[in-house]
Amino acid sequence: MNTVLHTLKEVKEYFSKRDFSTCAFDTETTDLGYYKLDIVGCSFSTGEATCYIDLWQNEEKEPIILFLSYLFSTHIKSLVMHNAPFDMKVLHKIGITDFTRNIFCTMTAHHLINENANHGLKNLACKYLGVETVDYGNASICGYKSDTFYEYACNDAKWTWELHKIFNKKLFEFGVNRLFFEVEMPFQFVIMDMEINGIKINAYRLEELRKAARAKKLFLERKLYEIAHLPYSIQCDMFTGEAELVSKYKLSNNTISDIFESRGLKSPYLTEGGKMSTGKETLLYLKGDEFVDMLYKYNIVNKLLSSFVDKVPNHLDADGRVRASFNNTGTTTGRLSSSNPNMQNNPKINPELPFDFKSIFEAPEGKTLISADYCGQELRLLAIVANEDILLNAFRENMDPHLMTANSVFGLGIEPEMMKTTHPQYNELKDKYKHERHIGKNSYNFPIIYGTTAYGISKNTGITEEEAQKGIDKFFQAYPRILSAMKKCSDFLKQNWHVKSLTRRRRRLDPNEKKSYRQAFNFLIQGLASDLIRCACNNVRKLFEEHPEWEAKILFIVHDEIVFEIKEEYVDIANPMIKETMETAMNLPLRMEVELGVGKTYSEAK
DNA sequence: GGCTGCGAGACTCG
DNA sequence: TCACGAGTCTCGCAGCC
Repeated sequence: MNTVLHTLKEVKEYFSKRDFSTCAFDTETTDLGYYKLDIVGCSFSTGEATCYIDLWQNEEKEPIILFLSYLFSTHIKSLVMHNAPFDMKVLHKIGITDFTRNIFCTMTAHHLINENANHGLKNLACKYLGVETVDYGNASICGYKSDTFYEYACNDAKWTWELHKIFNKKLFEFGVNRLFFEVEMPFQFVIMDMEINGIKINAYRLEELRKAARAKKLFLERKLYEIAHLPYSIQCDMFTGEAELVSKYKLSNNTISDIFESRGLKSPYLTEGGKMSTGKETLLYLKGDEFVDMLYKYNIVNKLLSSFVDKVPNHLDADGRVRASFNNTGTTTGRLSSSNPNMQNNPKINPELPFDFKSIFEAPEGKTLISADYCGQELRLLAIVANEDILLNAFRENMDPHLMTANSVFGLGIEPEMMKTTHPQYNELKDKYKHERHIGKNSYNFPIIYGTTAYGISKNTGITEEEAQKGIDKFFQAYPRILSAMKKCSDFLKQNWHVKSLTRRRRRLDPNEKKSYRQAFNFLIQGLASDLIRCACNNVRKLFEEHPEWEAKILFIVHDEIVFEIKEEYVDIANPMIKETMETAMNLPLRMEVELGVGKTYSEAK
């Protein structure tokens, strides 16, 4: 039964008569971002009883929240939520920070049950509960005090409750219960932290960078229009006074194709539509032409401005920090994704145009940033997944895996002992075979994790397909267990229509598609990597709780990297502890080495 | 003529 | 057919008022 509660008296009476020690919980808010959101109301459900507490423009909002705070810290022992980090973030925002760690996120549960499906609450209610398709439209349009809105809010909690009963059974059936309860649920708190924390922006440096990049863009733009004989004028913006190039011609792909043709330039690379490609591949192929070289640089600075520099203000909160969203269920492999803004694709310094975007992220006064990176993470996990002794031992003895691959593929005849990074002649050899090592790394070691073919290697390196195939054969001769692991993975996929990572995470794929076999093997590594970083974050979070004096915060994750902020004076004490915690986050046959960088800005810490 | 939604193509990252 | 996983921007086109 649905009950709507408006006053403190009603709330107190309602909860005194019922047992809500285990319940589903959902919040309604005015906004999604932590800094701007305000609570409108919240609903609780135990299946039998469901209520909505209306807090919108409620005179008793404060005392009701105080009562809820008491309820959360003393009575509620287990909480079920759909997209738990969001509701926990709302609790935090209204000052409720003491609540149970025993949580169940139905969204993440469903992602483990079927990573390919839609995880929206309404969609799941239709699919699993037989609820008829309901369309509340934008319920908030009806007003936060309408019956439609109350019903909508109650249903969210009720459906979440019913779904958790179904999903809980399935998690055990699929054997992912430990992954869910011991890794995924603690990790929800890490996501909550990251979305609350955000990262500080240095507004002055951002503005300097913007000015410099704009000036460079305008300079390159003028040159391009002049070379292509396109008419333009330079005008000043009415409000900012900044100079801009104005022309009825735009440097779109079509225009660029036409300019290429007029200059007699032809690219062998075509788009799917059969047109001449104007992408990086083409520009590198046509390198040497004045227009092409200028365009190459223009594209870099244009991308930097339009996708990054100019977008930062849109995401900047009043306290000078940027808070991104992190999606735990957005990828099929288990990786986390980030948006608004995406903190996982911030540009590195491009040697062609050295703008340092990462320098705009900084630590606040008295604090410093730490970037902790798993070095050679995927290759180490490949060795573990394939149980390839040669590669495992190589890592254990600090050998250079890229030089080893080069040695096998090109038959360099280097003694194993000399490929140890500690050997006195190692650096000399690394330098001597720089080119071969580069190919070993970028054409064999990494591409093989992606399931590349001779055709792929040939296309990327320029060698013939036959040569590439010989290289691949030699690679697999050197690491025979990798080949058998790939075969085992393919056989399993053929029989079961899914594969399982070491953490028992699943990926369902169609064995009738050729691509599936590459995706399956890559998943074993990428999926494991995603759970390793989860475990690392969970353990580091515990470490930070044990040391409140550090005032340490987890800011964001970039797949194999965690970025922290910490009080300056504790960096030396904390660093070895963070390193140890991350390297031993999972019980693996190989230590996952971590490299730490420290700096006032993200750029320095990298 | 102007607005909106969508897909293609391009770029960013691990 | 041919290298895994993401997010976001701009452009051009189709459809609508």
